[in-house]
Amino acid sequence: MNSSSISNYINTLFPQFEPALREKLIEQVTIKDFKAGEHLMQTGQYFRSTVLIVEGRVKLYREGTDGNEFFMYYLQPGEACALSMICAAKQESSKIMGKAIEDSTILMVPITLMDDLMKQYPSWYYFVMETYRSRFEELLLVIDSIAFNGLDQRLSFYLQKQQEQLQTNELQLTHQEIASDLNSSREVISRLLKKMEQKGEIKLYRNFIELKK
Amino acid sequence: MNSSSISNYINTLFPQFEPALREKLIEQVTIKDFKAGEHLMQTGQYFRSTVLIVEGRVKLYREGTDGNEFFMYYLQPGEACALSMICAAKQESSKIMGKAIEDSTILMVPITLMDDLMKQYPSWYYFVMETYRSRFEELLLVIDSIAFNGLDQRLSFYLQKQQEQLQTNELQLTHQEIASDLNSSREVISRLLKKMEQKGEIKLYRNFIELKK
DNA sequence: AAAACCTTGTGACAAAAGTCACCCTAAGTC
DNA sequence: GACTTAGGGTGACTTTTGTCACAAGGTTTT
Repeated sequence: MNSSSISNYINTLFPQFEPALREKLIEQVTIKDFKAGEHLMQTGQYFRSTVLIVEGRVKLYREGTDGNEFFMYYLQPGEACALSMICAAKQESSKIMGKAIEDSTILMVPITLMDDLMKQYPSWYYFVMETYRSRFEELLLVIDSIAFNGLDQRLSFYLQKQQEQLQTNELQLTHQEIASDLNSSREVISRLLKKMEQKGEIKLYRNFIELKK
Repeated sequence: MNSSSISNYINTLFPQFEPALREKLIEQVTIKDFKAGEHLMQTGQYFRSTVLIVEGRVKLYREGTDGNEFFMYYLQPGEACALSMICAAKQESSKIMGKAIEDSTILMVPITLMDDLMKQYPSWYYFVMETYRSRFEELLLVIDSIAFNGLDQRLSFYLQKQQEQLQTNELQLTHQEIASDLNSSREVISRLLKKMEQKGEIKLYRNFIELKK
């Protein structure tokens, strides 16, 4: 499966990269599979590679000191983990946790390659910059939602993000999962969801939630 | 004052830049002064330059939809505004607000220069990467503090940050200022400060707070 | 000195969120 | 069919945070 699937992934997911860059990556990256539910990166772990997602879907969490997990955003095929770039560049340890929610595949670009790629390939440089930019903005949105909004609005925002990401109106989520993603408790989420149902915004079922509109 | 003070700032605050880069910057940057209290950047404004702080101190806020301001972090001489780099690179608008809390001076590096600088000067490239990295980490700490902690711990964290930044144990802050930085209300902050005083962690005076330890 | 204003303190109350206890029901297992 | 488990509903209560009203000292203005 190896080199042929690697070139397949790179050519289809990163068409904006110039051919020479794609060839270089195909030579140098390693590929790794994760089963749904597995952790890709642990808080405190050191990166030796920059991570590109090519298959599946990964949830990124910030971990609190007491074991809490706070959901920040999704990574999907064609995207890179911004922190793995930053940390890899500086050999620092990761402060976040990534979990595969589907069977997922990543490509790992050795950090030793980063400086060269940045200098030689404008399309890589732009890709990296765009990754930083979009993740930075994403973090700012996360800050907005917890700094300015109550739990009810955060819940709406959360459901909306799920909908956009998973491209479906029927979210397969338990109240417990939502609660821990938002660092709240199940009862509170259940009550807020009930309110949203009464307003006609959603419809609740066992194990899934249907979003109206 | 112009070109001589510019070269002065660049040579003293950015000694890690190679000489050729310093010369190039000295030729190309423009300098701008702000009085204490003035706004450097407004939410929604477009950047045409990357901003380097060379004098004074700037507070960066995230702005909420209803006019709230949420304090994120400080910028001080020798540091760059990460968002101005990102937005300048992509010609996007700023979503944050910067306020000078002392009389401040900034250098503005035209965005048209950015790509060249990144390619030609490794020290610039590392400076930019380090700026992204440190601001990213800063944002993650901000998220930690609001996602996992109560207002009491956020207040402690806030006072500690002020102490580190301003290098003093006597913080000249009113309860009202703290409250709006933390997006809370004055009475609540007053009460929490009283509790901290009773625990002996701080001592309260009119218009300033003394930190013990 | 009087007036106006700013900073802080405080009690009473309201709203939001977290916790505890317990229930019911659907789905799966033996 | 009996049993177990996971998901969800609900009421009562507590804690945290926000809001309102008002008082008491300072400081500045006039």
